[in-house]
Formats: sequence, structure tokens, C-alpha cells
Amino acid sequence: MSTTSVLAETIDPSSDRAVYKQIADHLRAAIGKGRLREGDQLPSEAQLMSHYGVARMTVRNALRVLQDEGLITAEHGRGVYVRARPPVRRLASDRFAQRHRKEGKAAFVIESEQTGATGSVDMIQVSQSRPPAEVADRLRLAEGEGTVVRSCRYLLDGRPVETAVSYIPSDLAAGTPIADPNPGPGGIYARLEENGHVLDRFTEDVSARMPTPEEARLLQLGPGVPVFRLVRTAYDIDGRAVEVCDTIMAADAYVLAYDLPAH
Amino acid sequence: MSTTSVLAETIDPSSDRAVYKQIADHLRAAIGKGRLREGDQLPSEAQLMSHYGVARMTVRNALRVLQDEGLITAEHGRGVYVRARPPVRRLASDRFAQRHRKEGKAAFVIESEQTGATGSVDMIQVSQSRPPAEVADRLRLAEGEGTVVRSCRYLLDGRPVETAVSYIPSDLAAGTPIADPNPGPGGIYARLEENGHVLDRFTEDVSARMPTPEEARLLQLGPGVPVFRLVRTAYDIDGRAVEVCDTIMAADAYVLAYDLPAH
DNA sequence: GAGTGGTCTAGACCACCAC
DNA sequence: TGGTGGTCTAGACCACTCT
Repeated sequence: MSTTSVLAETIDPSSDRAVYKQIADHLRAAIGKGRLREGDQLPSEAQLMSHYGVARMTVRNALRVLQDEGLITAEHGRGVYVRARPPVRRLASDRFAQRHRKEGKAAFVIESEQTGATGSVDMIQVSQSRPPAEVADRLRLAEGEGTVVRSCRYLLDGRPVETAVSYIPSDLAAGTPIADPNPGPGGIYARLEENGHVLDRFTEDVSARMPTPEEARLLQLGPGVPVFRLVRTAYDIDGRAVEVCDTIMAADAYVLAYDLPAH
Repeated sequence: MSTTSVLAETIDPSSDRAVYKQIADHLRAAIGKGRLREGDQLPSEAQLMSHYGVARMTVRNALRVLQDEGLITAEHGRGVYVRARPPVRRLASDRFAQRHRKEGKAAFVIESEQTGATGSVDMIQVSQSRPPAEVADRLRLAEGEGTVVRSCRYLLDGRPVETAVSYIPSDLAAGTPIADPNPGPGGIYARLEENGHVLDRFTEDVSARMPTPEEARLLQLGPGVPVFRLVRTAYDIDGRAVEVCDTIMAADAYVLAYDLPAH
């Protein structure tokens, strides 16, 4: 049987709308109406060429449009497929509440297990340096002061979904377990509180954009998948900013949930 | 003088990396290092062809990469330009607090004026219908119950940046100013509270993705600009969900700021 | 080896913009 | 009118995947 059976329509060469856009419209509608479902293979480029009677570049332009919209992925040597929506991880706004601070394992791993997924952490690096100006401002860092810099990558069922770089002023972190790759049970927030910096509140600044090539590589992002950038600042009960965490997240893997009081 | 002066390097045809990717790398680096600044015109396709000694499609592939990353915009008949970062609107998490409820004008307009920009609202539509299942679930709407549906578009300095569709259960809204295009001072939240539904809290679910063609048209989005989808649910002090607002925002125009308690 | 998508060439005609 | 990007053709060779 022919995979082109999903394509009933033909193009209108007299239309003002570009041919490749008409083809993209057809395929998008086929996906939207369920004639093509998640994971289904699209007709090959050769099949689309003969079906619509156009050159290869025209077909490829149409497929590029859908790829940029995040609807399909092309796999070299295999075919073009309707992109499967990955399982989405919902981040609740109380995820840093003290009562959720877990023992032993990293919080990410435990939270993942609660949703039936397998979480893991890799590429853990710890260093010490002057942070970017944007971070130094948030930490109200004086000239010449530095930070402990902790960076890592989080994976969900083996797929990288998030990278995080955390900055803690050196006067709070140097010489403590915070400067170790494994900061111990409860993570760096537990260590900060043990040292007298009881946490009061966090602020999160959320933006979204297309990834840099570097980010696309680290998170194995396909075309058409944007990233969240989430910059979190932690404040202790004295109002001092004690940590800034700069996180890049695959946007197709997350929904961020927040609670806002009305008064 | 030649605009190609920004291009010192040449490509390495023996490299494994595709030629168009090498050209994209060069141009990206030129933008990153400031040799090409916001608003600057890139060398024309013809100039790039002769500079690198490649076919036009190769040049266009390189430009497409940067366009998909949101770094450049092509203007038909004029040239290709380094995309200017638009002014960003920062949304604070207390923006719906009662004390910020403004008189007379729409909240969006007043907030815009405070930042020196000009805000406006257009395409206001009000109707009544059964909402999508996702919204009906959030409102705990019984079978057969409907909602008042209010939709509009927000513009900042003339540029559309956000569309919003608001759903209010008909038993709360029908026959009140909420069902009018202009709900009066303080907006629909003020009207809900007047009718005994004092607001207690909101939840916001934030996701990000590439826009549909329809969204790209309404928000005049260039390629490489994702959208935020923000679904807000308003609860009154009895715990009843009294409104769901489904918002699509141009991601390059917003930073979402949230406050999270640590306890 | 057959079929797939990835890259690249060398043209062509068109629509849009500025001068 | 000349230069710009937008669309399209008709080929070519390559790298990858599956059988």
C-alpha cells in the first residue's frame, strides 16, 4: 500500500500562495486531523515529488516549514516522522520548599521516580571564579569577590532535559561541602541553612528563545524546539541573595506551574 | 566600502562540517563578537556567494540556520539584518494583586505607560460557548454548562505581543458587565468580586513552543521566535475556579518573574 | 544494494524596495 | 532601473539505514 494515501489533495499552481507552503499546509492538516499520527512516517521526498509534481527543493522547503514548527523530525537514511510529544515534567512552584528537601539522592532523581520516570545527573563540575556580571549583580557581589560555580546536566529516562549552573558566593561556600561535587543529603540548600543562612524565598525569571548550537547539542534538541531560560535567586531570612542558578531547559519537556496570591 | 569586510575567514572545503554550516558559524561569530551589531545589514546573498565561492542555495541554507536561531531577519527587497532585540516587558508575579487593580483603563495600558511604552488593546470579542475540554476541566464545569468567552490582542508600541482568551462560567458572567466588551473599571476581576467572588489565588501553567502559522500571523512573529503559552486559573476564597485565561505571548517580548516562598 | 534524507550546483523567473 | 530576497527547476554526489 502507498503511504501517499494520506494525501488526497493536490496543489493549485495558480494560487498566490507558494507551492511549498501549500504542501506544508496539506501535511500540517493531515497531522492535525489525525490522518498522520505521532511517530507515523511521512511519504518520502521522492513520493511527495511525484505526488505533487514538483522539484525536490520544493518538497524540502515544505518539510523544512513543518520541521521549524516542531511538528516533524527527519532521520537521515530512515525517513521523516511526525514528532512524538515527549512526556512532560510539571514543575510545581513549591518544589524548593524545605519539606521537599530529600535525603541522600539528588532531588531531581527522587522527583523523577515519583512520576515513574528515571532521573539521572551527569557532567557535574565544580569550580571557582568571578561570575558573569548579570549574576554578580543579583548576588550583590563586591569587586573582586568570587563564587563557587556548580554545573551539571539532568536526564529523564536517558534524555537530557536541563542544564544548570549554580553560583554561590565563595565566602559562603568555599571550604564547605558545597564546593564538593556531591554536597551531601539535602543538597546545597541544606548546607547553606546549616551554616546559618536559612532560606526565605526564591525569585525566578523565566524567558524562552531558540537554543544556541551549544545548547542544542547538550540537550539533544531537534529543530523547532525552544528552550526555557530560568534564572533563580535564593534569599536567606536576612534578605541576602545566597545563590543564583541559571538553568536551560528543553521547553518540550516541561510545564512550569506557579501559584500567585491575589492579595 | 564593502560590507564583506566583516568576513575575514574563508571556508575549509575539506572539512567534515557542511559548507553552509561553516558559513553560518562565521556569521554567527561576527554577530557574537560585535563585528555585526543589532540592525546592521549583512552582506547580500550575491556578495556571500562570491566571497565564499559557493552556489546561492548554500548561502541561503546558511542564512536559514541563523534565521531559525532568531539571530537575523530577511526583508524582501531590502536585505538581511541582524535582528534587534525588542524591549522586554517584565511581568511580576503580583501583577494581579488587588492593590494593582486600576481604574478606568485596562491594566495592560496603564502598566505599559509606567514603563514609558504605549500599550493598546484591539480585536476585542465576546461570545458565549462551551469551552475546550481542558478549560472545562479546570473550571469543573458540569455537562452542558457554558462560559462567557472574552478574547483580545495586546499591543506594545503598536507591535502585537500577546493574545488572550478568557473563559468565565456563564452562571457568574451572563447578564453582567463581564459579558460586555468593556467590563468597566478594574476589569472582570473587579466585577467578579462585586458579585461575591472575592479572589484568593491564581495558578499559572507556563509552557513554550514554536507558534502555529495562525499565532505567527496574529503576533507578527518572525522565524525563530517562540511563544509562551500561559494558562491562568483564578480561584475565589471558596476555592471555586472562576476564570481560566489562555494566553499566547511573543517570547521575545517578555520575561516572566515569579516569587516562591521557601517554606 | 535499494531507499532514505543531506548537501551542493547552476541556472531561471518573480516580487519587493529604494533611487 | 538595479539590487535585494523569494520561489522553483533539474540535475548531481554523498552519508546513513535497513535488509
